[in-house]
Amino acid sequence: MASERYNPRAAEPRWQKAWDAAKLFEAKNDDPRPKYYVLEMFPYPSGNIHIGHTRNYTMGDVVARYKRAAGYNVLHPMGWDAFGMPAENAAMQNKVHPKDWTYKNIDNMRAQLKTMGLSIDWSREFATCDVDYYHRQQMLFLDMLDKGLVTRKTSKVNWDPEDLTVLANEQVIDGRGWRSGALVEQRELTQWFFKITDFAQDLNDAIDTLDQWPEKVRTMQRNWIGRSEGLILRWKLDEASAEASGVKTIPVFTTRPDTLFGASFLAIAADHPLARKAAETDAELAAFCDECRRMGTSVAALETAEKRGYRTGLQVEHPFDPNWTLPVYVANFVLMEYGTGAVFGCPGHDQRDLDFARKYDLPVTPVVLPVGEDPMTFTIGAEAYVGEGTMVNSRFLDGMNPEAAFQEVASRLEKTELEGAPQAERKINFRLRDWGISRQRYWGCPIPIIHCEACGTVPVPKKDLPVKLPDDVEFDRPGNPLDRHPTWRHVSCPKCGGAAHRETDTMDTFVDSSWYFTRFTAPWEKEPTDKAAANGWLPVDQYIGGIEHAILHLLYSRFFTRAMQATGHVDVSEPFKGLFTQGMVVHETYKSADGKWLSPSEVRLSNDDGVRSAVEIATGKLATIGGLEKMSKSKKNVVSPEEITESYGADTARWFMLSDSPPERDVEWTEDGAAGVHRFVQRLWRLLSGAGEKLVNIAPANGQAGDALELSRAVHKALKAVGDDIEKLAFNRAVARVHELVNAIAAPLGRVAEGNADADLRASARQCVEFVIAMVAPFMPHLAEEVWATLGESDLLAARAWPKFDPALVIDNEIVLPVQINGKKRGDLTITRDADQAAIQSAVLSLDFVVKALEGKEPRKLIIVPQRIVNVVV
RNA sequence: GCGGGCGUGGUGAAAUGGUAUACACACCGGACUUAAAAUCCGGAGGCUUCGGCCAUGCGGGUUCAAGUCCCGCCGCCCGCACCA
Repeated sequence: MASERYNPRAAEPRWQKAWDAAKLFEAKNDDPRPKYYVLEMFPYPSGNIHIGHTRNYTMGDVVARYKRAAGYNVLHPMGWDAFGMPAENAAMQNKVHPKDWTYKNIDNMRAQLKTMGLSIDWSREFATCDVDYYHRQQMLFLDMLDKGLVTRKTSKVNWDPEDLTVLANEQVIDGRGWRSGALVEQRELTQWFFKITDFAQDLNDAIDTLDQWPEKVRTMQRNWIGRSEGLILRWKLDEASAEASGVKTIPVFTTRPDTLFGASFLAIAADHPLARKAAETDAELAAFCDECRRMGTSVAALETAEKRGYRTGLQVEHPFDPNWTLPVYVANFVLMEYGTGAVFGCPGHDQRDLDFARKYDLPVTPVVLPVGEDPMTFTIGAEAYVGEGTMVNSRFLDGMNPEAAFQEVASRLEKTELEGAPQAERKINFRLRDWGISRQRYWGCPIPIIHCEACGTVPVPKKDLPVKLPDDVEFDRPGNPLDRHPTWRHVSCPKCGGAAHRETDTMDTFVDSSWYFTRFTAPWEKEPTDKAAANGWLPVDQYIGGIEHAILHLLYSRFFTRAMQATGHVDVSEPFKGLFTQGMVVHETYKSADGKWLSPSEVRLSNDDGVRSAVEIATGKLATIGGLEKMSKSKKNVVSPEEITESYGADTARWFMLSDSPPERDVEWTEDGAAGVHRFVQRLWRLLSGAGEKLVNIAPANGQAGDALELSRAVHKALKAVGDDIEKLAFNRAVARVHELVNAIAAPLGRVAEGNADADLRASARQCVEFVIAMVAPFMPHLAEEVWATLGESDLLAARAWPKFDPALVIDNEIVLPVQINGKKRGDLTITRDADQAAIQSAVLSLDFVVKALEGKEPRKLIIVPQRIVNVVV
């Protein structure tokens, strides 16, 4: 009897098994149908799938199932971003080997994912910590080294002087090491880099071609690459300064040479060679520079710090006036990594320079006059003027616009000689820096290099790959266990055979995630790629992941694909054709009385007259309720989707994740919705299976008249709308459409279930049930299969094609036009779809409320927007 | 600090510049029941002198028409190169 409740616990594993047995989701590289590659950002195996994963993978799965039904050869793989710090932290805390911890987590999470009924090709699964994978990554590294895309240079790291180890930015809290509490210092280390800047121009230009990416991500990438056109301008030190410092000029990069006459100081980075030199003889300056270095390496920390400077005593001459000298400061907001590590300050037209000038009482001269201001009275107050205008106080530039002034300054100084070189040259500068990939950690891909005293850095020959991580390591102390391993690092030089040692740095985990999507196209291949397979599948047609990856992961992947192209591993340069950035799943955070993060399962919430409070269950002490934040392991505000799946089943969890909130927006996970969604699942089951039982062996057909016709109209319209919504990834709207449809078909399907339906209605009902399960199948694949079986069918719905709607049934002959008077809706006009302007006009003007509003006068204006709206202006 | 985004009922939200609040959650009422659950049906932005008026974070502007476009604020969130 159809009124039985649907039992997902029994049905879901049954269908999952049936799909597996039919190998429905295993993609064949030689399938002749058009390809569609849908991919969700692979997870870090933290231990449990959380609700954010559920949402991400369900979105991808809806697309995968829909595209499969639409006739594509779909690749929808899954893997594990398995290297990284948490495994080492776990090793230190729980005395468990990173490898064991990671693979155990993977097993757990794979099992959790499988209960969700995702249409994933599990035959291609791998983890980035699999030797097979990082072996090929080492091959790629060597090829890129060969191509000149890898370099070695120094860069700064956060150094914990107590634990004697390098810290990640996240391990630096308020300038102190998270374990030791010691003040963090900057240290220079020689590290390996990928030369992403070689591709800066192309990475920037090609953003224009990514028309299926969100505009905001494209903007963020452009800003990150930060292409700017400016001048390298060399400032002459005055004689005393030149003698003191041993150099004659300071090169400065500027994008605003037009404001040169508003300059009032030069500022250099604490790590600028000149600052270092000056600090040798100036203890106070040395102390200031040290202090700057103690801010760690994070740009955010640097820039939020109060702007401070130290006057060096050095002076430079203005390029256009040898008698005009400007002081040179060392300033904490100037970065050695950007431009030349030195800037000239123009306080009138740059807010940071203005703050600095006010603090150190430096002159503020406006040189760009806003339109409508009087040059005699215009002054700069608390805010710098950064807009357009006319040059003033600028001698030969006066009266020009800033652009012309830029060109004038550039062309004059290009021709001026200073110390045997042009005083200025035009330069295109990028904010983008080379990608430092060295990590002083164990749990990462070893960099396949050997250091030999005689031969220098020697690549490990490919035949000797993989350089495997040793398993016998200790985590009883901070620092890199590879460094102190008794034997692993000692090898003989591949070139001269002499004693040498391995590189003990491992690669940034962003390297692992920069080509996994390419590896999925042929994960069994001995070479990094099967070029034909990679070319066939790439680019990924739809990539789905968190907005938090908008810049780094996506930019590194774009670079890496180019680098793989340059080394002959693939022929595409852009890895992701379509990108969708889902919102994050947020949840309240909780902290115990002694300030530790607590997970939702560790607290008991109560609500007294609207005042919410939380109690830590273990201690009975009051806990603090914090804001909604991105679910993260470190804040422990992570909710397991298992509880939904266990009690309600995967279909409920899947439907819940995609209903209500638009996919690109953050969603707060609440218990409330799950029960409601489950009721809907049961309702749908009752409705469809109840009618379905009576529809076995009925041939589906469009309804011809009356209720049957109305039913077909509703269903065909919904089918079209749901298909369109899925194409646009507007899952929440698709869900709302299905709700609407179910409300509309409940009555007629009820009559079918009761046996009170004529042949016309039965045929249209059969079609209706088939369409509805096709529509919901991408979201609730198990329930859809169950209903399909109820219809007496024995094949798998997941292998069937998306139905076709009948265009004649989705167009109405009569339309309802809203009628506004002065922009406010006052009524409707029902009229035939093809009515012309004149017919609409006369119909509108004879409407009661229009006649009343006009009071016998002519309308001032009548606006008719075809198929949309009518506005009568009185 | 810099870059990017978001803000609509009690809640999640819908709306190619064109009917603001679809759809759902929670809530309230009714039916069924000895009762409850489940189910089914119905109600609902606020104010109102019942004519209407006011509402999309706040303040201006463009337009016949603004949640949507422009300008200026406020609040929250994301990223900032060693978290992944």
